[in-house]
Amino acid sequence: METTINSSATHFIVHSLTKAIVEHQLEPGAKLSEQKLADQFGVSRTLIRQAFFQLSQNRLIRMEPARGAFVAAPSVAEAQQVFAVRRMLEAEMTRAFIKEVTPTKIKALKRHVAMEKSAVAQDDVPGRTELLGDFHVRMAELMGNDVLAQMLGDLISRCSLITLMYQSASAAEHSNAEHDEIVKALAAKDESLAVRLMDEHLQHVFANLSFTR
Amino acid sequence: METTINSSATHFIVHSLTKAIVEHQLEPGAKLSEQKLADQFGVSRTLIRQAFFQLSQNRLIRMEPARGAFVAAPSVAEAQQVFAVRRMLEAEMTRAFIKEVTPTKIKALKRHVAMEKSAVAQDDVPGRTELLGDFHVRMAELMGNDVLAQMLGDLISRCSLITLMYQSASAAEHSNAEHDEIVKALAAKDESLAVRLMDEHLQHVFANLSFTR
DNA sequence: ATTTCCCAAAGTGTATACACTTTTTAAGTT
DNA sequence: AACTTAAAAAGTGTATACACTTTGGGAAAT
Repeated sequence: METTINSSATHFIVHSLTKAIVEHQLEPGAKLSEQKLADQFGVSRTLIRQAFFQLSQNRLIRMEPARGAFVAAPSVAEAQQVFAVRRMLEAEMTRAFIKEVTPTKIKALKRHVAMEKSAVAQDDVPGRTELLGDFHVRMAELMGNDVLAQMLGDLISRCSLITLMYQSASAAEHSNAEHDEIVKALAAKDESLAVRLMDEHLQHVFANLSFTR
Repeated sequence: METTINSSATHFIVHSLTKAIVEHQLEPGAKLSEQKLADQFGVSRTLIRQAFFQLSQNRLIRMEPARGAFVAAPSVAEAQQVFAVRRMLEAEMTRAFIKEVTPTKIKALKRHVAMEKSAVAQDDVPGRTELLGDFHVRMAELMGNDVLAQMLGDLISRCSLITLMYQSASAAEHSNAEHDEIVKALAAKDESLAVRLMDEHLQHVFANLSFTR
């Protein structure tokens, strides 16, 4: 999911913290102490700070001057905006995908949907969330547009916190089923159907998040 | 254009370097020495490195492990991908904009186009490039979708290097005229026209970049 | 008991120091 | 002259040190 390779030590820390945040081992709003994490990872504050800067650009943490870093707690409004952008982007992506669809690409997507299904069946919460998000990135990758893939990846990671926190098991199952239908529409080259399904899918995902806390 | 506020010292450095890169005072591919820049800005390498990390995430520079930072030299293929994504995103953005257009928003866009015109007339190359890009960001902002605005800002800054390097004065003038037409279509709430104009506009911008060197 | 003020503890922001890698230079060999 | 090789110079990667800011707690005043 990451694109820029710094030293792999920093990368490892970013990855670990991302996992911890996204798996909800660190609560939204929680303060992240530089020294504590430095000790925990066995490195100096320098590397922790580098990781913080990256995470803050991914919107997974928020940095306040002279006060420190806090796990992000994305607002409902922000989630709404992210999904609005995704709907815009992915409607057009679906159209473009159909224009250059091949059996190989359909197969790849089907394999992916199968993996999702097994993760959902096993109730593997972080796994299923990642796979359900990656479906959309995979589409972009299959189109050969790395910029698009990265952009979608950013958007998805940006709201993954929300998705993970607020998505129920049944909603995950529903998502998986919808992916399946989308792939079928893509295979049939039915543009208007595929676009409609994708748009409805994204609306469903957002609608099924339960923001009550 | 930036979103995350670190210490303002770092922010200042990021801004200065961005300007220098985008204004072509630093050639694509040029090596950026940490110590030299540190001396130049009167700070330690620490802050320069922080700025580098941010710039590398914006794709304005490229960092190679143990070798240093280099001004990015985006390929034609990358430019193509960036513009493909922009066409997807902005087609839908235009549709959404029309659905909630108001006289106030039209006025704001008209003012912006007027500013572009004066920058183009004065042959202010960096100024005109910034304003021509910002037109699209302004649309997103007027829709009240910060996420969209930021995303577009990223995309535009990502290819601003290219735009600046390869855009001729006549192309800039052309862009400005197209913005004017787009605003008129928006004011008339003519969705299909506005969308078509926007799409053609982006195609023109890309087509008019001269990649011959 | 509540508020205000001040000081100590903790924590962030930046600079510096040191280790290790890459690049350059120059001498030595063929 | 061209090619190796070695050592020094330059540069990056990480840790540590120090300055400054925020935070928390307790004493003094009301």
